[in-house]
Amino acid sequence: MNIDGSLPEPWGSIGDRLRGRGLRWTPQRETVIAVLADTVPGDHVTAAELVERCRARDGRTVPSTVYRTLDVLEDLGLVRHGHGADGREEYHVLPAGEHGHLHCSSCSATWEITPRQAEAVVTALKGAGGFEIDIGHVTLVGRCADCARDAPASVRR
Amino acid sequence: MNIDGSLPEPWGSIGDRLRGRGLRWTPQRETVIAVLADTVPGDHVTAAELVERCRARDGRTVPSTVYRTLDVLEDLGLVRHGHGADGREEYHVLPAGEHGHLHCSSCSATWEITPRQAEAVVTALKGAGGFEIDIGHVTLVGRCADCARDAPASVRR
DNA sequence: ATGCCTATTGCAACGCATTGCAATAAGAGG
DNA sequence: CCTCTTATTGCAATGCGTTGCAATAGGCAT
Repeated sequence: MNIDGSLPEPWGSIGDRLRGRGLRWTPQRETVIAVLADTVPGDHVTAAELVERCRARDGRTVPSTVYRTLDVLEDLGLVRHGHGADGREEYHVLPAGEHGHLHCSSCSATWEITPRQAEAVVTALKGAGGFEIDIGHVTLVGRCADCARDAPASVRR
Repeated sequence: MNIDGSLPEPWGSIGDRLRGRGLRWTPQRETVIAVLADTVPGDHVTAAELVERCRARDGRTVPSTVYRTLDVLEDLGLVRHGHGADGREEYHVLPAGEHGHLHCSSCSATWEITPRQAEAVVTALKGAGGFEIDIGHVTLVGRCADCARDAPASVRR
């Protein structure tokens, strides 16, 4: 937050953007925005984690309000939700560019997808039927190069 | 099921396979197997749907037992679980080959991934870092060729 | 400052999925 | 057929996420 107590953009102007759409600026939404403004841009957090952080700022925070606020912010393009390897929700704050994840079901590690990998996958699907994948929406599961080398043919989940 | 009341393979021999591993053949598992044997091989069903079908056969069926049985069957390779576009669990019965799904967030349709698309994605990731994707584990979300043509640049979720 | 319209909230209930634990029952061995 | 080991079950509780509804409260217009 800035020295005068205001939030850095784009968070500071959200009140106006909401009102401009006939929506409202409420204390509950202010709490969610404050939490989001505290996260590293491009970072990702689970929905449950965001609820928890809101409760830390305001003990009266109720989950459904947070989830609904996140929906609204998603419409404004300020966050994007996706699903982790286990299907749970996670939010990308201020998403920029192709941002996604790979999860190795063998060693349980998760990585960011590199621009090169994203490009490769997007192009592959685009070329084979024209599907435009939103690579950030789901975590791609499989085995990393290391694990694949160690146990080439075993069955996994 | 066969005319003598037995189940077609591989379902009929599951009791033996379980016992061979030191596991047990129980009435509850029999119910789950009967339900699975009734589904089209290669088909996919949500976990909740399977629980429901089990309840139809045996009203005393309890969810946790079904989920645990599915875990065991997954170890045997008879089913594979994945996550739909909304993150919910879905099971592929008797999975064969690369089997996955694409979901269009614009028109909400879902398709099977074609062998050609699967091949393209697998190869793309393999080539860009060596990651071996399990393409059946998650439903890939994005926009189908038709929707992409209609609204090329809009923001979606 | 007041009133009105309706977006938003809080609550309660529901659905899906998982987990710990004590009681039950497979099934192998004698 | 009986015993013993322990895999499995059922239950209850927990966590995540969504939804319907009545009450509340933004905020625009007067």
